[in-house]
Amino acid sequence: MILRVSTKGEYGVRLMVDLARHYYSSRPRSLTDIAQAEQLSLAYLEQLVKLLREAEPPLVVSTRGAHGGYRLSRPPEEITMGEIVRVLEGPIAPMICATEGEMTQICSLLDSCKTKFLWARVRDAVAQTLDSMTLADLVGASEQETQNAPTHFISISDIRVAPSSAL
Amino acid sequence: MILRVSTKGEYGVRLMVDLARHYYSSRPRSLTDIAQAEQLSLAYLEQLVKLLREAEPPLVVSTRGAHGGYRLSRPPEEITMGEIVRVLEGPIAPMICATEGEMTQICSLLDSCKTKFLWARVRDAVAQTLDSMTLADLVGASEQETQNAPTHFISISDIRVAPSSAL
DNA sequence: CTTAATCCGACCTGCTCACTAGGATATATT
DNA sequence: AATATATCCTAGTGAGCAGGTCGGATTAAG
Repeated sequence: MILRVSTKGEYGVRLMVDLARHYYSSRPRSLTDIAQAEQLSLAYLEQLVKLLREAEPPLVVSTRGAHGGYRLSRPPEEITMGEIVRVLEGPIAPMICATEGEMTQICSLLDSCKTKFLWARVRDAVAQTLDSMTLADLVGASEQETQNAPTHFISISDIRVAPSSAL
Repeated sequence: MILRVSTKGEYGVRLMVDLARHYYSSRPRSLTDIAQAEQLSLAYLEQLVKLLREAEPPLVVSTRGAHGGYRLSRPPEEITMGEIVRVLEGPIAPMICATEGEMTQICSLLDSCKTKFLWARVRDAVAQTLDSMTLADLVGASEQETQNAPTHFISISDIRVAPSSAL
C-alpha cells in the first residue's frame, strides 16, 4: 500500500466537499451538522478543521458563537485538491529524501542514487493529479444527486474485521 | 505525506536494482554482498527477498549453499517497477474502498460518494507511473557511473533526529 | 442567561513498522 | 568428512504514531 491516505486526509476532504456544497448558503455550516451528515466524530473534525483554518493561506474561515460555523475561504473552483491534501497530510513525499522541492539538500552525497528518480516521478504524478482538480470538480461531478443526503464512505477503520489478505 | 513508501519498498527496490546491475554476471549475487553494498541489515533483507521469491510469478530465483545467492527471474527490461512495488508494499490503494480493480464491491451503498473519484484518479496516476518503468530504465539511467560503489540513500529511518516540522 | 457553537490542549490505546535473534537446511570447497 | 558459506524459516519486540476521546474555555445569538 504505497498510497496511504490517513483518516485526516479522507475526512478532511469530505469536510471540504461538504462545505463546498453549502458554499452559497446564507449561513455558515456548523461542524455538528457536518459530523452528522458524514457520520464522523465532532471532536475529531474539530482537530481537522483547525488545520484548514490555520493553513497559510487559510482554506476555511470560522464564525464563533451560536449559529456559527465554517465557510470556504474562497470559491470551490479556486481551491485545488492538492492544497487541501497537503494541509491535511503534509507534503507529498514518498520518503524524506524525495520531498517536494529541494531534493538535493537532504540527499547530498547521493548522486549515484538511482532509485530517487523513481520516487520523484511517482511524487510528481500524484502532485499533478491533485493540483489539477478543484473542489468544484468534485462537487459538480454528481450535482443532480440528493442535496442533503449523507455522503457515505467506507474507510479503512470501518473494516477492521476483514481479512488483511483481501487487500 | 500521502505517499508512504515503507522501508520494505525502499530497500526492496534497491535490492532489485542491485540484482539488475549484476544480472549478466556468471554467479548469483549473495545477500551478504548486497547488504554490504547498500548498507542494509542482512536479516532484514532476507525477509524482503522472501516476498520477491514467493511472488507469483517470482521476481527472483535463488541458489542455496556456498556461492549461492539470487538472480532476477527475468531480464531487467521485463520487470516493471509496478510489479516490484506491489509485491513489497501491497496493492496501490489510498484507502480500502479504492483498491485497484473492483472498487464497487466494498463500497456498495456509495454511489453518492464524491471523493472516491479523487482517490481513484490518484491511484491510477501512481499505477501508470510505476507500470511504465522497468528495472532496465533505472539501471540504465546512470550506467556510466561507478560499477561497484555503494548506492547510498538516506531513508526516513536514518533521520529520526530531524524535527518533523522540516517535513 | 441559556444555548449553541468554535477553540484548545492533554491524554490514551492499540496497531504497525522495522527490525533482531536463533536456528535449520543446503551446497561448494578443502 | 568437515568446514564455511549461503539460503531459508519463525518468533519476538520496542518505539512511534494513527486515530481518536475528554474536559473545559471562549464567543455570540436569541
